[in-house]
Amino acid sequence: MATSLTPHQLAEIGALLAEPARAAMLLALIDGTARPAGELARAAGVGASTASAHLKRLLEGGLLALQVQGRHRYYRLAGDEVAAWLEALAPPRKPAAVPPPTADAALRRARSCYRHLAGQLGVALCAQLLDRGHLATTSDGLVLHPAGAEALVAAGLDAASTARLPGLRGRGCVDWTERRLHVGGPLGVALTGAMLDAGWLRHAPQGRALLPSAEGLRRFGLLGVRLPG
Amino acid sequence: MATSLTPHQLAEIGALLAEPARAAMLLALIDGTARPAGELARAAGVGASTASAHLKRLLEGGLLALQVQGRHRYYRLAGDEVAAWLEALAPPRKPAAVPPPTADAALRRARSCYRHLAGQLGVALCAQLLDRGHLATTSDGLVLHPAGAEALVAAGLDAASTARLPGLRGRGCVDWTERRLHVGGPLGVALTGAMLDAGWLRHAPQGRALLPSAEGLRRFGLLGVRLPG
DNA sequence: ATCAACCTTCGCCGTCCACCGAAACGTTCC
DNA sequence: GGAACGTTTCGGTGGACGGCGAAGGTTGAT
Repeated sequence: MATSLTPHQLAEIGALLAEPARAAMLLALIDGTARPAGELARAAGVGASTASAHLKRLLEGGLLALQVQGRHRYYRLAGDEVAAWLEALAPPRKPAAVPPPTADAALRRARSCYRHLAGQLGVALCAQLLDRGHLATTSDGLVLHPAGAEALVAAGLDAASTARLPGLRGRGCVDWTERRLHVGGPLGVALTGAMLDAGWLRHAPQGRALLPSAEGLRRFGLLGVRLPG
Repeated sequence: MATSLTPHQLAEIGALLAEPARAAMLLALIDGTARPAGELARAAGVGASTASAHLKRLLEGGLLALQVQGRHRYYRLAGDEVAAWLEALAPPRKPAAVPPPTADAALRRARSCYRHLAGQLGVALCAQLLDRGHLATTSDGLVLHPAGAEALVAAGLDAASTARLPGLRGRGCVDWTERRLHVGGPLGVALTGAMLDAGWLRHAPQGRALLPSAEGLRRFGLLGVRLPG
């Protein structure tokens, strides 16, 4: 596959790591989070303009991936390969000590975001679906495999509405509090709707929080989805 | 143990990799060989003075180790950790395509070097003893464990003379043809002497070649030592 | 003792690049 | 529509460093 690395290619990777500011940014992202440019600038201890230049280089070097969302630009490691490199060089790593946005606990746990599920629950669901191969990232966005739909039905979602999910397009959406991906787009909206219909979740009387029912939490557990803590 | 790597430390490693000339040198050493400065300069495509400066930086950065031998200065990777880093970044690597010194086949296979065994056989023996934990590298040089002496006796060496080996100091000696370590110093001399006495090896009528007997090759095989090819 | 081989140190030049502040651009909120 | 915010682009300055050739030191050969 990848032919033996040339000295030039190895040097290019080295050069990207060679600046403390860039190294700090990469280490801040090693836990798989996606973070906006300003936050990475603070983590690296440099000005915004300097950070922007570094991020551009890391992006063009293929070490980072960019996701534009409103006026934020979220950066994350480009792939598992990159994460593996960094972990080989910097093995022991405590999970990110920074949950910067202060928010209501219920809101952090689960909320709606453009009518789809976000927060810890949404992030955990997305990660679990990806992990089991039920969800795939294509050039066209996120796609749910039929096997994934079957698993959802087995966990208790309505069969008829769930059957339509594999035809819908999902959009990876960076979570405001968790800095990780969850499922948005038409797929995310429909999936969340099915969960509301099944009574796994209900809207809080006011605000954007979504309240999982005890039964809902059990159903999520069947899918391997657990809330932290 | 090693506390989580700081951005500065990661950047330092990156900076050492960041120059194509240094990267080429490291890649040339990834197979575990030790090579003189001039050869590395040619491999990197730079002048001798430039190469010297690069090697100095790699040495001070802890990525390389130096072994002075006569008018040659042999550089090799500082440890398994460094090799692991490089392999993580540059996975597929063909074994070094360069056996530069042209020499008689018998001489390459086994010869005496300051009265100890060198050549492919000496290198293979040293590697095997290290691999099995029979030989240890201490700050004082190479030391044979009693268990190693027992293994040698089991393979057929004289018990009385072998028993004295763990008290002798060995010196790592870079092989002229193989560019790898073999056992020199008093330990190497005594070990080779025991093998000559046991008839595993005999001196060629002229020249420095050592000729292993058929029985000797079988005995080496008992120790896990095989010749390539 | 002299010479050649190997390697390092020194001095010089040119290039690359990290950093910041100011300004421009795009998005969101009021 | 305008203000506030997040981010990138531009311009300028200073330091770090890679490259080479020449000189110097050490080792081994004649």
